[in-house]
Amino acid sequence: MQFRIEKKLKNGLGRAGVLETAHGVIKTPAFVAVGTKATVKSLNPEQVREAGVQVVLGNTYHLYLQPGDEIVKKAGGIGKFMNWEGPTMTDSGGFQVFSLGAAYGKDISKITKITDPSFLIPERFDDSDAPRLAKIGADGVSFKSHLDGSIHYITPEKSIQIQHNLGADIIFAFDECTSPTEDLKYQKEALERTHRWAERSLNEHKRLISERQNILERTLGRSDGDGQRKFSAENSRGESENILPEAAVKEAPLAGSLSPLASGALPLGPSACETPGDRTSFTAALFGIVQGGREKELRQESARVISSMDFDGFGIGGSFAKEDMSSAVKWVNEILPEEKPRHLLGIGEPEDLFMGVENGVDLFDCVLPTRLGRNGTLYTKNGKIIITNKIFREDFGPLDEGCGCYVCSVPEAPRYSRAYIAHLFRGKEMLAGTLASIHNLYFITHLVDDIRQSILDGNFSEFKRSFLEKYLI
RNA sequence: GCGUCGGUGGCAGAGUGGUCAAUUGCAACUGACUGUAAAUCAGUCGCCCUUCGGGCUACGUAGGUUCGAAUCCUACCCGGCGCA
Repeated sequence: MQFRIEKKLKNGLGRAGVLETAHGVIKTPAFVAVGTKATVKSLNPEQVREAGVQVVLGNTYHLYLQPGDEIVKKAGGIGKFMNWEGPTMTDSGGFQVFSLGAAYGKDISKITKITDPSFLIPERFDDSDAPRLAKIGADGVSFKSHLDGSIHYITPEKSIQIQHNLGADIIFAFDECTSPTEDLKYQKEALERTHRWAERSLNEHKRLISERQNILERTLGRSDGDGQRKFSAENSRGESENILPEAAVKEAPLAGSLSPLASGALPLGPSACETPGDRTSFTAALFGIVQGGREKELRQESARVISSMDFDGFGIGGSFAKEDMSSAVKWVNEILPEEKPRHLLGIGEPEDLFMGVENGVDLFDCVLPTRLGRNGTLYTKNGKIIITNKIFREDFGPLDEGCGCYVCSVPEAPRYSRAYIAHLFRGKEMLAGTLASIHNLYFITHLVDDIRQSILDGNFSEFKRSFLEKYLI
């Protein structure tokens, strides 16, 4: 993986750049579509690509439980498995420590409005009143499967091992996404834990890479080029568990280095993924995750500690109060090394995207476009609409006037109207969620693309103002 | 015509003397959703008053019994089924 910055904002930390992976180029800032279980819900990869998505993010916890990371590995990695030819990422399962732990069964989410009375009241978590599916143990987290109740202990090492099996281009360190309702003492403990886990994640990542390199070198007798080709030709996949995946043999780039495959390759070109085995951990980049809640000192400390480690990039995690988000991101990005990419985890409302970019974020992922879509809320340039509202029953206009997505603008007149989409939702038709997700994904990915372009064109501020003044009615 | 069963809020369908403006589901209306436990969840859903709460009108229609009726009785109207 290689990252280079093309242009920076004059005021602020924002930048436009290019991130090259073994499976294609990501123009940043970029919006990453969430495909937790190796599928962007309700969409096939062609629809995802057509919506403008450059990267898809899967989830370690979910794929480990189902179908199992070994199966994904056998399939040739998450991209091959799900038929997504572009770059992929996997989250470490750190978010599930929160969503299935402190937040389980409660009205706490990734973003809390500070007006919420329960916010900032430190809760005592006795497990009797709210059973958790995730409990933090001595050196990892015990998960009780939400699928069948089975117990699984995930350590940082385990998370990295799973992620290597899943074979994404960018993977994340195992962290603890803390609840904003935890008190300062807990936040400190959790942060130290996340830092220890970061180091262990990194060590395991390096260990796995060198282990495979050793196997490679032994197998090849330290030869290069030619020998590799021979080896590659002589072995077909699946013969032995110890055999190296083919692309590893072909390329064998080190983590953090640029694969020759990537240079000049189109993001989704047919050559991006030639064989089932060509997706390996050799090309994986590991991102460390900064936590620290809403405390400036903790955020800054975390940024310093995590950036002192040899990560390829960084994630910014945590459950925020909406009001705290921009300052937290800024504190962190002022410290993180400029030359490495930063991913703001789980963030994705339009106003948040502007905020993130302005404060130096290169990558975003968020479930909102697809989840809101499936639940009947659609993005428009004039704000979100709930398509099942009465007023849209006979509205035969497009979801969003002027939108270029498949749903809104099939060549000329024919396209799906608000009335039709509303009808699909009322009828509980599957197509409703699909069309709504296509539209929302297109809206968000293109918004981020437009933000990127505005940086390149030097008119970010104007674009931000003109967009938000319409959007935030 | 006789017999029989039944008529409950937009629909389906509970309730069968007081705790019933009436369980529940659907529909309808509104809202929520930020590294997906989510094609999910929540609220409203007879009318009026300002929330607590109070008032009014309601369980086919009209009477009646009772302190009190959606619930019991009588007549009528309507529907299903059976027999003529």
